[in-house]
Amino acid sequence: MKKQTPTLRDIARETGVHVSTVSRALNPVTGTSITDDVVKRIKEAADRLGYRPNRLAVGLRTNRTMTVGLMIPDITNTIFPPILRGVESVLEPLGYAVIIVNTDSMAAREHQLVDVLRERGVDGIIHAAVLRDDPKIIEVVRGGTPVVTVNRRIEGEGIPSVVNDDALGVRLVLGHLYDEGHRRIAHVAGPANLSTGQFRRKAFKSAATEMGLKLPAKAIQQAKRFDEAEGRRCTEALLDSWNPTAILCANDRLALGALEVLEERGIECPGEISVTGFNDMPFLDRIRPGLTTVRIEQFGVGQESARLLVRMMTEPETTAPSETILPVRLIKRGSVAPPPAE
Amino acid sequence: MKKQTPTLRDIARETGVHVSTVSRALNPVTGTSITDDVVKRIKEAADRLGYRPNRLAVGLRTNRTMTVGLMIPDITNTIFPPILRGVESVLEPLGYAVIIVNTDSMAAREHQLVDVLRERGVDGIIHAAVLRDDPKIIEVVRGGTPVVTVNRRIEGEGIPSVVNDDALGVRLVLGHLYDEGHRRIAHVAGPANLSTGQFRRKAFKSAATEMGLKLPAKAIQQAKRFDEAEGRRCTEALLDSWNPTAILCANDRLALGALEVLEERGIECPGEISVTGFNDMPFLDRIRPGLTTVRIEQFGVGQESARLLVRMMTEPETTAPSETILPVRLIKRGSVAPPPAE
DNA sequence: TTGTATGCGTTATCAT
DNA sequence: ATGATAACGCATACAA
Repeated sequence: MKKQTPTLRDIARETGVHVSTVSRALNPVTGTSITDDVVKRIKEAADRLGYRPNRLAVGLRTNRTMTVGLMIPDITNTIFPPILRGVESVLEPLGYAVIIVNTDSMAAREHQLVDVLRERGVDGIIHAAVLRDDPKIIEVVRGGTPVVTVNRRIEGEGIPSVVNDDALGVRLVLGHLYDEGHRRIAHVAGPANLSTGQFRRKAFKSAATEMGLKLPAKAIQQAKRFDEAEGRRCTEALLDSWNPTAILCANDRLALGALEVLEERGIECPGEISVTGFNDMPFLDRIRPGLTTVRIEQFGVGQESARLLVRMMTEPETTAPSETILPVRLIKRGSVAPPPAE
Repeated sequence: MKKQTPTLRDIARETGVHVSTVSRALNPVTGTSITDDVVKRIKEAADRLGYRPNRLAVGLRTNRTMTVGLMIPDITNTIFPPILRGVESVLEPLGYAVIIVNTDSMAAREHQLVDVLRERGVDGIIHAAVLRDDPKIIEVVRGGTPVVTVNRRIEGEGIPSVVNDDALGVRLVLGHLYDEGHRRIAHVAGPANLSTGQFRRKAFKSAATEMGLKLPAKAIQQAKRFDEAEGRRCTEALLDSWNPTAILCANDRLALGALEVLEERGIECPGEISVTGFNDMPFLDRIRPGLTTVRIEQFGVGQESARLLVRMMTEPETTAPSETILPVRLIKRGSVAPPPAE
């Protein structure tokens, strides 16, 4: 009942040649040195039997598994599925399979999952959940495994990264708010242990300073996580200690939390306070008010990181670009309007 | 620079015993027949060297890869990420890795991806993208690979499935609409080639008939895909040929398409026409009007299917329940109200 | 309790 | 151009 999957041996028996001949015939590179007729017979037998190479055996022998690991914080966060599709779109046609792991942004889990990937001999890792201080992944890199970080980066280790143009994005929203007349602009910053959080905060400070905005310490509230609850907490702290006319949030989820607080307190958005996000998650156009935000190329980021990794895996001698920056766009929706007259 | 990952041989050399002894010592089952002291020395050496078993080698030898395939239509569809997390939550602690593939609901792609999974020797497959007629997967099952289908099912093949209580869900919304006073209730049905589409349509018809509702042929419009565009198309067809006071959609995305059409045509929802969905995707509570829908246990479905698959993989002799039905709940939001007085 | 030998399916190195 | 053989890392039947 349970039919065994055919192996090279089965084809060899069928065609009356040796296993190694079959192996060569089926490999496009070595197949050239085999008589055309024999190759034809072998290939014919191969698909008659429905032969599929056993990747485990290949991997064990060649030390290449054609598998890559994708580490993300949490696939239920809507910005990651498109990244995965982008990654797959380049990897799958090349014959790579992807093993996905969710770290939940916890260092301990991440370390454990790195080992899971290593046990499986992944040829490379796309890391979209890297922490700013991440000794484990540095160890992996030093061990010779190609790694590229996505969205975030580790400084000073020369690990290639594919990121969005955070600085530009912050400037775009900030400029937009300024143009609308805002002068007291607050920032709900992302977590300090993530490079995106830190980068956007820095970009905010320098751009705001350039524009000549006043920036009291209270103008920047630091979230501990990129989620709605922290967005709420920071917004409440903000409203209780300052009187901004606009809140620039480090990502959309923080902004959603901000909107909730404003609504609860009966503060009109955008009438009294404008709010902006970052990432352009799905559905932001359907909520009310639509959230003005920065669109990042999620699918593109996935593609780029995969292309980069493939290059690192297949041409280890060439040096990969240490930083690939993808463009971003400002998406204007309903959550920004001129500040109320004072 | 590139340090080799340690193998059993390295540990054997370190401890002065034979490889097979190391193998046994590290295996909890066979480890009992090894002197405690030796076991201790071996384990100590193992983690001093940072030993991790090579899963490829293990898999090749034991014919168990501790890998399962998860086939879904598209991870960017928001109902699937929670399912994945549910699956992982049971599989990962047991040492399984998950390979995810997106079929985009295309038969050709699905067939190809099934082969990808087979090449990798997955121990089982969780199939959330199965088509009603799916010879390829039936072949896999006959070949002896454990498969469970999720959300959908194949009839008559005895492939265990984990599904939501579609019939109950339809009854709940339909009953709710009825109670609110609706009598001309239309249905935007899902694709005929998916079991969920067919099931919900059947449930709609029988429940509507029981309630004594009139059901002209035009009351049911059949979508070709579960997406917003098809929701729009069907809703337009509906409005052009009938005058329903409520539209019960086979899933949320169809309902979102319906809402768009109503808004474009200046028809009030829920004032003039009520709309309902199915699945309870994220964000439905933030749009306007909030969509009344049926909540399915996405995470739970993932968990159950994984548990079921584990059982099939590890206890092939026991017969698995052919159908596991998970409960659903009606979620009332703003998109349903009594019909306008006539 | 431990060592020896073999094989999982494949590729690569030697022969022929 | 093809065959024979070893080896990848591990588990296991068999010996001792």
